[in-house]
Amino acid sequence: MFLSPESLLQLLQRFIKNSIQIKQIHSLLIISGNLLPNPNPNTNSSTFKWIPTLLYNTLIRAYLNIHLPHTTLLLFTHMLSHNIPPNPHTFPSLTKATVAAYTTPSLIAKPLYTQALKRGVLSDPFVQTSFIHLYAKSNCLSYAQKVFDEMPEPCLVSCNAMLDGFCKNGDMDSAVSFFESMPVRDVYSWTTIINGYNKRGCYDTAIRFFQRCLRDCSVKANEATFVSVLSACVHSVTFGKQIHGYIIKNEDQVTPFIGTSLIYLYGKTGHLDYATKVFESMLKKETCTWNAMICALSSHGKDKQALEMFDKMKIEGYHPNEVTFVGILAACSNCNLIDLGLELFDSMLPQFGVVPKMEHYGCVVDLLGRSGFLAEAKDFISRMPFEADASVLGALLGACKLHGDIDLGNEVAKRLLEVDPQQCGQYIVLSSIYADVENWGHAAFLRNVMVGVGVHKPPGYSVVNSM
DNA sequence: TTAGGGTTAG
Repeated sequence: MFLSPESLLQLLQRFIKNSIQIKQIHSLLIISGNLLPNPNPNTNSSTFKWIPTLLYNTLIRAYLNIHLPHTTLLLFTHMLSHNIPPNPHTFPSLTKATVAAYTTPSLIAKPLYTQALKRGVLSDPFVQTSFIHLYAKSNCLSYAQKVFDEMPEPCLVSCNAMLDGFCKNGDMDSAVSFFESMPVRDVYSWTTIINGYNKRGCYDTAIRFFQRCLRDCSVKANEATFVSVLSACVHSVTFGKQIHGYIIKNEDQVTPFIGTSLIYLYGKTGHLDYATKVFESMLKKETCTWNAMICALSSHGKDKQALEMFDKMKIEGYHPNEVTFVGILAACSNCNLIDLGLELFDSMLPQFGVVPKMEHYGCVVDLLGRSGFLAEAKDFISRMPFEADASVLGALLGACKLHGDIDLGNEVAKRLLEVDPQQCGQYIVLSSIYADVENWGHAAFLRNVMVGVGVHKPPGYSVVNSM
């Protein structure tokens, strides 16, 4: 069966979000030689000449859609090595893939920008906005600003990307003056500034911007706006309830994200009854909705119910993710369900495809340590596939304090000193271990070490309460 | 050429 490049392209566009089909079409494209430059330049019509670029761009976007950003970037290197010229449409997918694939995207951002410069596509507003976004995510705010300043007439989308850049880098002074100077604002602008203040912990300011947003008749708050403002309401649940009322009155339905935010809000503010009501009334749920409910139950001491919720979510066909496991491992820890906790931890990767991260290891150390299995916890840490950080060591140190194991506590403390000398709280826990057994000399010594490395006990911090 | 840019859950 012969499939023309045009028909393969159509197939790809049709199945651009379907993992299996994308890989099958990719194979067909490789076998048919369509990802290579046209061997006969005489047949190059203007349309045909662009087909390999179009195919690569579509394939690059397809792999991004199915959450394989490394493959997207790899395809770009194939594209270059086969001398298929990228065009302005190529780069936005690449910048997105870079953000998705790397925790420090700056390593890729600069060479990618050089490629865009070399290909002469940097005057395209889509490409410019993409790089503003990428540089902002790479902690290269000055580069983002430079790209923005080079735009002769920045559009609203570019302004929003720049605004988000200021917010993401914590520069709220620049963000707010930029926001106030914008000639036009849309729901993205408002949500971005609200979220920016939120992330800095300036919840009251975030709420004030939301109120201003509601007064702006040209803008209608959307799901993202509500999600942002609801997380600002942890200190003013009354306002959160008002927003909840506003949502019920003005929105067609409580979406999975809005519902999740409401459950977290009510869970964090001690309104488990409201959280449950929201959860039960939601027509459409997501994994995150179940996570929120599991956390809400667990934080109210209803760990057994949280674990039942985990079973229920599986029965209803939801796929647990890494957040789910943090919640249920913590619930096991609270109930001293060691066997179940270890069994769940062991099932993460083989059964659910969730790779255990630092926080999951921390949960297991807490689980073992709290019940007095200190040697097992220590052994568990030694078998970790990466170096334990201060949170994991801190969990073990807390357990040493709980069970009065000074020798192990001392050993862990030494490692903590190496890993994170600025972790003030951990030193305080440590010094309280010695204080508990009236080993005041050691306690005094450690306090001196803290002062030596510039760590100060925060005023009003109580060792007893911290435990 | 018609594939591409900005906001949201722990």
